[in-house]
Amino acid sequence: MTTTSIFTPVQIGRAGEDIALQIEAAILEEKIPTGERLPSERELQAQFQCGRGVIREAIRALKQKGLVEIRKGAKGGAYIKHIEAANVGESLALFLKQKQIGPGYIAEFRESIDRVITILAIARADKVEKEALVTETSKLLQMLEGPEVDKETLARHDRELNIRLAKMSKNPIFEWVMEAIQLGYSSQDYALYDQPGYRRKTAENWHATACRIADNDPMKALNSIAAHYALLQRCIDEITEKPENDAESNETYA
Amino acid sequence: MTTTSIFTPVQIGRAGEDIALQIEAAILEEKIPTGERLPSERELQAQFQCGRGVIREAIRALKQKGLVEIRKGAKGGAYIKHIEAANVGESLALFLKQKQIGPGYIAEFRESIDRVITILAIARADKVEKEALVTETSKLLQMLEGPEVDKETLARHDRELNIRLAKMSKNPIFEWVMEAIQLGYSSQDYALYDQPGYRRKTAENWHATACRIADNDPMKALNSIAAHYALLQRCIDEITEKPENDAESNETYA
DNA sequence: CGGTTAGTTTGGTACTACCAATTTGACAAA
DNA sequence: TTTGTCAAATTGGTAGTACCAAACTAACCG
Repeated sequence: MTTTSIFTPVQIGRAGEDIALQIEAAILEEKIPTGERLPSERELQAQFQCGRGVIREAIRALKQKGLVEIRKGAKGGAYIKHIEAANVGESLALFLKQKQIGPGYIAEFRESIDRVITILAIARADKVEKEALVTETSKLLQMLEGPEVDKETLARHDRELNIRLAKMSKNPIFEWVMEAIQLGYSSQDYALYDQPGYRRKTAENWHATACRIADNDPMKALNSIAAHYALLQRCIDEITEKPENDAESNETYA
Repeated sequence: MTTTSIFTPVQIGRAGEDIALQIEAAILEEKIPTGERLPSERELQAQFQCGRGVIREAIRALKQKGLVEIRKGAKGGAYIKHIEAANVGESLALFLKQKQIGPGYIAEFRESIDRVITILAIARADKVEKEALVTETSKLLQMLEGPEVDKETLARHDRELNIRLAKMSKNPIFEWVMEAIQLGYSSQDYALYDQPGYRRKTAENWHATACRIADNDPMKALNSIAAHYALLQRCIDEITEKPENDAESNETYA
């Protein structure tokens, strides 16, 4: 009778969960197209026959999952949006942080991913992309020539190189994994750019890898990658041998 | 003893976000140890000087992130818990689902992960673990002998084998990635168990892989893995009989 | 001693009221 | 007509109250 009744009222416990699941399902089944918005909280409250707080909590859950973006004011509401890698990356970051996963494990994982990505990139990326990668690595080298070398800039450039390479694999999952790792736990990577000796070696290694990718030489490219992570591992070992930091301290909770 | 709270009241907009971040930070810095619980909603309401709804939404966000587990009743509340792979896996599943990632990409990613895991497992797992893996794959074969072959049971067993193998890599990240993939998008794997012809081949392949891992023969183990995914790819191709599977994905993720 | 029951704690829900941000549109001024 | 301004409507954000439901506690009764 009404076109607005794709949702059904709830009567049992955990209404909030149920509502969130219903809306989520509606979004994933594309009953509400991306870019459109959900009914307002007060409308949903009427449709679900529940309090507004429940609706708010449900929408909040969707927001946290990255399914919707919430805007205020007239014409505001919960707009369905594309999920970004950042959302999953954040979850991954939390996971790694709470599990106290050491940098060695991260490096090992990253190396394995990098190796596969490199092989795929050589096989699938076109000449333009490969040459662009070489150009970008050259820029990284040139940055080191300049007098003032900003560590943040170097790290950002390094991240962008990783993402660019991942895109060249033509498999979106690798691209996502790379973005998630970058977002989640790339801090130990910056360590490579802390010490001037490693800094240059790392940049040169990036350039060498890019050139070997452009030359369609997978074996040598893998050698470069291995060298990169050997460098990183050495760096990690040196850092973790340093004295204890102040990580554990005041536990003043009642 | 309401003297020194580790939380500070907020006055600007987005109080809910702010509170959630404060509590999350407190949890991650282990100011509240795992297993303990946050103050009750009403206490937090007093500490933060805000409405209870705000507190509820903040705690709800933490629950969605998997940081806390909420229990009702006296002695209830938000208990800090360990993040499980399921939380991240759910995010990944949403991501894959909304991005419409095809099974071919998933299979490719899984194969690359499987290869690395296998190498690591051969190098790091002890003899007991390897033999247990062989035993489990034998069970899978025996299942096929029986008359009633429940597809769900086979699939579950297959999942457990994957997780077991991932654990043997001794790198928790691979273990997590495997769990996430299993949770997120393992449905096309079941396709292998749909058709009787593939069913037996897959089980035999699992057994062969396990034996070669137990024999510490990485090259042959990798061959088995490759065979497994060749089988899977063939199955996928048969199912999606109209594949114009070239990269139409150039505009889906930007 | 053991089972039952009442009370307390705490999350779950409903409802109301008001604030803040944003869009829309009416209306006045140039 | 065009443009600037302001009021109204829409909608999320917050505060507060009240009550229900679940779960633990402890007193009470057999």
